[in-house]
Amino acid sequence: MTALIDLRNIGQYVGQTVQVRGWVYDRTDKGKLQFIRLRDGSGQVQCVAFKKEMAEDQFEVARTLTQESSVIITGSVRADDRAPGIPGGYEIGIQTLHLGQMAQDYPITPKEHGVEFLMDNRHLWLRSTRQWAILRIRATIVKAMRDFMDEQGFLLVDTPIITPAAGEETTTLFALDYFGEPAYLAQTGQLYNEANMAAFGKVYCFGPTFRAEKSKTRRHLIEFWMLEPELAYCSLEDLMSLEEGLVCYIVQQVLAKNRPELALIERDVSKLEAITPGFYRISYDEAVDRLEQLAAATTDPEQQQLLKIERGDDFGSPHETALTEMFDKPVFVYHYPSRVKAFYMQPVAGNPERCRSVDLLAPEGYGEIIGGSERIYDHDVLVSKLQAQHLPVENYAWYLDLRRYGTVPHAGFGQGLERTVAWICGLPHVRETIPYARLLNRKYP
RNA sequence: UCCACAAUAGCUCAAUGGCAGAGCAAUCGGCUGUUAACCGAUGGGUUCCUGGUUCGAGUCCAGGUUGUGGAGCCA
Repeated sequence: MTALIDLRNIGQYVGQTVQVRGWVYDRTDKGKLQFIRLRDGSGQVQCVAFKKEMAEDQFEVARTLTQESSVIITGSVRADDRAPGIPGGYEIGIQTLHLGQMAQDYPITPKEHGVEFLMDNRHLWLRSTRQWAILRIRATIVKAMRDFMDEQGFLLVDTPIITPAAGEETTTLFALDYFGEPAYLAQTGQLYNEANMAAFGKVYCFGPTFRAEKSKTRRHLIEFWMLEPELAYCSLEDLMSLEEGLVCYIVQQVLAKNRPELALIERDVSKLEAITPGFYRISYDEAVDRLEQLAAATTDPEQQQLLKIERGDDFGSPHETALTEMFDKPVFVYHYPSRVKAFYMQPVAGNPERCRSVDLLAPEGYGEIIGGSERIYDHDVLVSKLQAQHLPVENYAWYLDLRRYGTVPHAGFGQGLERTVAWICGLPHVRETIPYARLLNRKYP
């Protein structure tokens, strides 16, 4: 009886005859001996075709197989340290080989390619080992996020993608024609989360969000996925503890499940193993102090210019990078200036210039992966904030209702999935963290 | 939107203002242990577009297009 196997489990079948169905990743031609690197989506294995051991017509197929041709192979599994693969160390001695299709002119070769070419061929690039590994880690991270929230007693409550009004700023919204009425793609589920929080206590939403920002950087996507929890009776300090637990859990899960993938992408796992509880916590004003000290200690005038910051302004990318490089673990920066943050953030008692917000900056220069805050729960304070930002109060009638019927102190945050994946995988750009990146200049394929 | 850089074979890149080139991929041949194999052969070009300077432009100039890196904004 021939077992149909997933290549990731090949170690269980040494000495047995198995069938694998997949695609040719690469082939090395040695004449009467052919090494066929086969992938099946779960792993890769070296299949060896000897002319003498096969039907002549089937060996001829093996001898001429092209990259990404589809094949079904049966053969015997043996352990061999020389054999590459995922996992490595096993190979299949081919007995029969059936061709599905002989692929012609597959564009992605085993050599180097440029970014634009690879992104144009993203639908095929996904088959490459490195991309395969990254997206498997992404899946682990998504599951870890959801498992952690579920285990902490949060309920998944979905928020709408089509919305009637802005969550934050109208300039970054994608507008739709909703049967003749304007509508927008959601930039955040947060306002709905607050309604759901009052119904279920602890909730989260997880889904795609859309921002029409003209941002062209290594950390921005037009369409990105966000985990957004919202908790009743929650302080900023409670929120930081939750975020710390979540991030540690995510990293632990990736380390537990994706060691082979981390090795394939050559991630320094010691940096991930250092992600344990005890994240640093500094206020915005302390962060500004540190940046000023760093700038003063720098002799490079260009670096000094980059690190220059006016107290009360938001951090730029160089500031975040510099801050994260001061710490070997993620760092919380709390109490940002109110004027650089969203209208719904609770002012600090006795210091309305600062708000009860907190960003979590990932180490190694990655910067913000989570942003959160206590929300304003007083009806009149919220109305005055809306008016101060010239937002149409009438659009927020239902949101203001939440402050009229049993309002409570509450808090929540949003964690960017792709930035988290980029950090954990050690990637220089978020475009490889999502199967089909939507960027300022790209919506194909 | 701003700043910098780039665009040459399917891909990655060379080419002092003077014959358009290499490696890989493809095709054909050789090889029983390859790890991005190796060896031999073959085919492959609107040098991003428009205009200009010049005896002569892939190369210099002007404008445009596209891309990459960075800034701003944010998760």
